[in-house]
Amino acid sequence: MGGHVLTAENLITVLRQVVAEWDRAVHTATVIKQGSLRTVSRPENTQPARRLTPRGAATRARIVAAAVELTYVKGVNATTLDDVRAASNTSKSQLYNHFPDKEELVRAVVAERAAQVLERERGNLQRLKSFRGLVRWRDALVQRNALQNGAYGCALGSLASELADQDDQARATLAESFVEWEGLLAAGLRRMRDSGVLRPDADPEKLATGLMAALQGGYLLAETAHDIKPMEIALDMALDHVKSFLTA
Amino acid sequence: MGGHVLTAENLITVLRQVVAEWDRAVHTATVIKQGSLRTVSRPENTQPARRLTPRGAATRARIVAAAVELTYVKGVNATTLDDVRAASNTSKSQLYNHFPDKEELVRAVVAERAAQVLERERGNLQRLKSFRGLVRWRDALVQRNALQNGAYGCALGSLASELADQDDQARATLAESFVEWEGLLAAGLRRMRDSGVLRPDADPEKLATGLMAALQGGYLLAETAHDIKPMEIALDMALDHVKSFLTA
DNA sequence: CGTCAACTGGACTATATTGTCCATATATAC
DNA sequence: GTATATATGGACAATATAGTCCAGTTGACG
Repeated sequence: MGGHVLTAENLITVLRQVVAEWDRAVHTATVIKQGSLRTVSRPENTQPARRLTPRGAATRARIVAAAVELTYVKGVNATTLDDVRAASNTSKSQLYNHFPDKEELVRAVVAERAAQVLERERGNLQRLKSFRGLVRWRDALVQRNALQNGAYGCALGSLASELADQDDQARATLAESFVEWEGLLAAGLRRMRDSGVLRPDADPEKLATGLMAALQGGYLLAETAHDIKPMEIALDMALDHVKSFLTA
Repeated sequence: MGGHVLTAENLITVLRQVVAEWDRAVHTATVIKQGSLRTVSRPENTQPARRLTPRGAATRARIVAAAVELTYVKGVNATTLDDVRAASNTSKSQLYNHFPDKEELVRAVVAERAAQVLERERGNLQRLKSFRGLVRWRDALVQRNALQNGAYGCALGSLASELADQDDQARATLAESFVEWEGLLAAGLRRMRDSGVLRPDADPEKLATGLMAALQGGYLLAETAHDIKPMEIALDMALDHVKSFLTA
């Protein structure tokens, strides 16, 4: 204070001040420029009015597809927007054009994955009406997971585990998806009960929940062990449980 | 190049160069200073030789305990080192004194959580010898999880899901822990089989894996639905499966 | 075919988080 | 009790990542 000796500290401080002042000046200029460019005729409160052209829709789909892929392999938190940008061959501004922030992109990923899984499972389960059919369902899941030796786990379960305590909206969507998935199983089991394959005291909803839990637990153990055997054992347990309700 | 007009860009460039040069100079000075402070008598290749005094051990334990807590509630990726520092009432340098990086801290968390769960389960399972005992085990887990309405999931399962595809060493530790946990169940089931409670054709290992999968799947569904019912249903299915191997 | 809204690219800023450094304090061993 | 290794605190640097901005391009539609 009051010293006139130029020390390194002094100089650095001075330079910082200069730079900061510059910064402020430049910012002010930019702000003014922006303001002057804004057309006055456009009302400020109008919402963006997103009406996608085919090109925009394609870009959006490409972004979501890349994000679905990356988050499945790396996990949601380990996937950066830059990863997504690169993989989808787009740019930062496109991401923010289609999604207000990362959270919304993640929600789109959740919705897309849920749609994919449910469509697949609808195909596998809508004609389920025999125990043999349930075994085929089990085999298809095991085979699919064996391809990657159990890595990455369930497309929905891994999201659920990562997001459940972090984004309540995503959690709710996932919860609904599980309900719907179990519903597909339950419908098949109900058909089996109504046709006399299962005893009348079989509870389709509870059996479906049991199957889903075995599936999810199996996924997790397989992913951790890098071995699908626990998944097979878990599903076989659940199938045995269903079998115990077979007539005759 | 060759121009003598001082523009803002020029000035900024020059300043950046000056600052960079300074930086380099300061760094060199620091390095030299460090070098001169080093006692020559100490061999360079000696490893840090971490031999904790009681005080250090207490601090380390405090750090791990805080990290265990925070990662359980917020997830591993959402827990910052600054969170851990604040919660453990320590400082950055302490963290890095005890752990080379975040990854190692996470591994310590994994080890600690595994130790905690296994100790608890050892207490719950080491005297397991009847179906009643298995029901008590189930009830204890459900009650414990009901306290938080299913939130956060299993202390090990949630870690497994988050780390399995991200840190192979952590994954391996978790896999071993699951094996040990299942081993506790299997040992109890084997006692039941040997004492004639279970039929000779009961496979303790498979039954244990089934129980564990139902437990983990139940945790996940309960966490997602914010409702422990699916966990109860899943465990009851697994218990029914064990029951189907009871004699008489 | 011209106009304009919508889309695109990428440089840039802001911020959060990890990781480094060193002067000081403390405890353990001699 | 002194010496020395170890632990501590907090300021600091480096980096990674989210998010902003705008000039320029494209394509739909009159």
